Amino acid sequence: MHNMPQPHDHQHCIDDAMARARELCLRRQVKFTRIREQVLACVWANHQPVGAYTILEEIAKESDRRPAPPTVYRALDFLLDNGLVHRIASLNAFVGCKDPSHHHQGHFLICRQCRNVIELDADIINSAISTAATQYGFVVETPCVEVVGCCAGCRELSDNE
Amino acid sequence: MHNMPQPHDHQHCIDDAMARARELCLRRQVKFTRIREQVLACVWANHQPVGAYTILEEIAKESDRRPAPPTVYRALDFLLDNGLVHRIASLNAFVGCKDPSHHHQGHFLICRQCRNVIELDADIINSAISTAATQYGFVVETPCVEVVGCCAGCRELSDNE
DNA sequence: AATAAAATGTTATAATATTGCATTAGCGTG
DNA sequence: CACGCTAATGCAATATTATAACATTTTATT
Repeated sequence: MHNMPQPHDHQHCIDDAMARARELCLRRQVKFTRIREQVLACVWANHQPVGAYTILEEIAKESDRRPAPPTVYRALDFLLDNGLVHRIASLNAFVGCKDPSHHHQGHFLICRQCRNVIELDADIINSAISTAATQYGFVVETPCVEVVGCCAGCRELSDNE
Repeated sequence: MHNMPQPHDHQHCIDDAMARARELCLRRQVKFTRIREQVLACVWANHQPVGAYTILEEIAKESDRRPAPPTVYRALDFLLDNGLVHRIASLNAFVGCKDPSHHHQGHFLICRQCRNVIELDADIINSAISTAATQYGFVVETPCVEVVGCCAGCRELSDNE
């Protein structure tokens, strides 16, 4: 279980993520209901952030029942609360969390080109932020780091042009 | 000219910001029109991020003419392009830029309590991000760092409770 | 004054998100 | 099992943020 992008067996990502979610909900005694499962599956369909209304459409396609926006948002809220997905503020979109077992905000590398997101949780970034913040007497609670750039795969591709 | 919050003469901030803007637009040969000036003044009214529609309302109050949303957004786009304001993605809101003379994305410390924003541009953060990103072959273009926490002033206040 | 470019006005609408209330499902207790 | 409680979902309406498309006005320049 890692941060992916770079060619990989994505079905494995999905299966893993769903299994982890099921297990985690069991352990926490919270309910992994159908809609929550559908939404999570949708988020994990790939490593690109997906918007709430896209999720809604996807579910409408699959299940010939169209959930209303609040239904999707509530499922997303549940998943966010349980650390199963992250929200990318700069994109108004959601990605699966690579490690829901411990709460963390995570840092996100967003490829401008393929739009894939790599999730990190780099101590070096957190401490840099804390250090800088401390100089202003500011105590960090939740850092939000969303970095747009170009991933290895895409640079390789454009190099070969 | 610095990052403020902590009690300070805010009129000075405003005057400075407006003067810098005027001068910078002159130098760049771009127009600092009335609506742009109004929007910038609104953003600088305090150190809290302000939403586009709030700006719209403020201007409606002052000038008994209500600009339409695109008018405000276009002014904001101009100000963003010229580095005179920053957009805080996680809040869908805008703050004045402390140093419009050179382009930079900036890092933001957002106080959960008073909602004031301190703008930094800390090399230590940028290099931490680059270092972490490089490990995944990711090349950073525009880092976006928005940190929620508690500022010095607010901690002092709550300590005295 | 004529013209072109830039800026603004105007209307409509898209995209994202939430509120409030009705209904249903799941679960524990008597 | 029936009851009642709580959590979850359904549903309608609406709030909030943002943009598209096109008309008009302003400005700078000739």
